[in-house]
Amino acid sequence: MTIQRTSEALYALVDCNNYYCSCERVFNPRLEGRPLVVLSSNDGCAVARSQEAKDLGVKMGTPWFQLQDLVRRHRLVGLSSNYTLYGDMSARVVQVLSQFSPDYEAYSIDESFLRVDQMRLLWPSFTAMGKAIRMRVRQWTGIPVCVGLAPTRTLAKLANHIAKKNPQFGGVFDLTAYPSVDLDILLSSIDVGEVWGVGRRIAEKLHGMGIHTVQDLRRTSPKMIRAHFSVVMERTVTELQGTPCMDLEDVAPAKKQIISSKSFGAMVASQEELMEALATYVSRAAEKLRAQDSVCGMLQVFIHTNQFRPNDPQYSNAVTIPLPYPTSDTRELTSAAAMALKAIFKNGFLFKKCGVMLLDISPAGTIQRSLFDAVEENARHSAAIMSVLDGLNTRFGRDTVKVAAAGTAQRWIARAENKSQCFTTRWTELPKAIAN
DNA sequence: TCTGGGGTCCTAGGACCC
DNA sequence: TCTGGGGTCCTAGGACCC
Repeated sequence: MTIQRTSEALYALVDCNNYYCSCERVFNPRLEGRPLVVLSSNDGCAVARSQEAKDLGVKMGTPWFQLQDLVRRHRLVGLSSNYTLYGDMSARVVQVLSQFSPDYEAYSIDESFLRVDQMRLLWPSFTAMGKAIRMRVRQWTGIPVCVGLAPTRTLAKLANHIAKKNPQFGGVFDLTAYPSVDLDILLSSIDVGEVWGVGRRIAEKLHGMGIHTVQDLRRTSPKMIRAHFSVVMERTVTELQGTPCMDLEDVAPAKKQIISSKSFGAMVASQEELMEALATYVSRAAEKLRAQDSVCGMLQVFIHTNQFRPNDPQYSNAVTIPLPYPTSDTRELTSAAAMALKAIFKNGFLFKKCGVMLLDISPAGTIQRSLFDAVEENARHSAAIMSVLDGLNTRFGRDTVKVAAAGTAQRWIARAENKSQCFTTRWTELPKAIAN
C-alpha cells in the first residue's frame, strides 16, 4: 500500500527522549546510565522514566512506594520534578529547531512539528536533515531527540515512534523514503493503539472489530470509521492514508480554559484550609489568564476526597458560577471561588484534592468589556448604574435591560445580541440558587 | 503511610426561540 | 388553542493528548 501524496507537505515530528529525565541528566551527568524516574508533585508517582527504568519494567504513573524494591535492588533514582527547568530547556530546544524551518509548532513541552518540504533543496535527503537536527539539538542543549518524517502529522508521529523503537534507523525515520512493501510489513507489526488519537477505549473497540494493527486501520474506510466512531477518528484514518487534515498552528492559540489544581500531601478537612489552597491556585490561574491578555466569564471550583481510600467516606463535587462581568482580577476571582467553595463544601470529609478552572475565556479589552467597566467604575452609585442601564435599554430594548440588571453581564451581552431572553440568578443570590 | 496536573475536541440532550 | 420543524446555546460527559 502506497502513501497517497495529495499534497507536497512533509512534516517532521521532533520528540525529546525521556524528556524530564534527560533534562535532569544535563545538569547531573552522574545520572547517566542509571535507572531514573522523575516524580509528580508530593513525590507521589513516576511521571517520567529513563530508558533503564523502562527496561526494569517501571510503568508510567507507578506510585513511588511501589518502586522501593527497585531502589534497593537496582539503585533506581527518584527525583522531585522541576517544571521550571523543563520549561526553560524546552524553549532552548525549540529555538534550535526554529533554525531548520520557519514553519514550526511547539506541540507540547517535549515535541515540536516542523513543516520541512520547502527545505528540500538544502539537504541531500530528509533523513540527512533529520540527523542534522538530532546532532545540533544534542550539541546545543544536551537533549537527545528522535525525528519522524511523513506527509501528515499523524504519520509523522508514527514515524517518530518507529525511529524510537528501532535503533537501526539511528533515531530518524523518513516514512516516504522507505519501500512501500517493507512499510506494509512494518506497520503490520505495530498495534493500532500506538496511533495518535487512538487511546485505550478506542483500541479495544477496534480490536473487537478485527482491526489490530496500524496496517489494518490504514486499510479501513474513513467513512466506515466515521459511522462507528467520530469525525476525529475519521480524520485520523484519512491522515494515516496520507491526506493531511490538520495544519500547523503558527501562533499558539489562546487557552480556552485554565486549570490550577493539586493533590495535598496531607488530607484537609476544613473549609478554611481548602480556601487557603484555592487562593493560591486562583492567583496562579489568574496570572496565566493575564499573561495571554484574556478575561474569563465563568469559574469552576472542584473538591475531591481520596478515591484511593475506598473505606473512607467519599464526596466530590464541583460548581461552575458565572461572574458578574468578565475579569482577570485575582481578588474578584478569589471571592467568587470562596462563594463557590461555600456552596459545595461539606463537613465530615477528608479532602485530598481541590482546584479551580477558569472558563468562558475571551480577549480582554473588547467593546463588551468597556460597557462593564462603566458599570464597575460606578459600582457605588446606583444612580450611575441606572443611567448605564438606561443606555442599554435604549440600545437593546426594555426586556433585555431587566435581564441585564438581574443576570450576569457576560450572558446578557451574548443573549441581547441574539434578541432572546435570559433568566439567570442575581449575583448576590448565587449561593442560595446553587443550594437549591 | 505513599497514587500527577494540566489541556483539547466531540456528542448528546435539554431549554428555548421563531 | 394546537402543532411541527429548524435552529441556537448550554451543559455534562466521554474520549483523547502530553
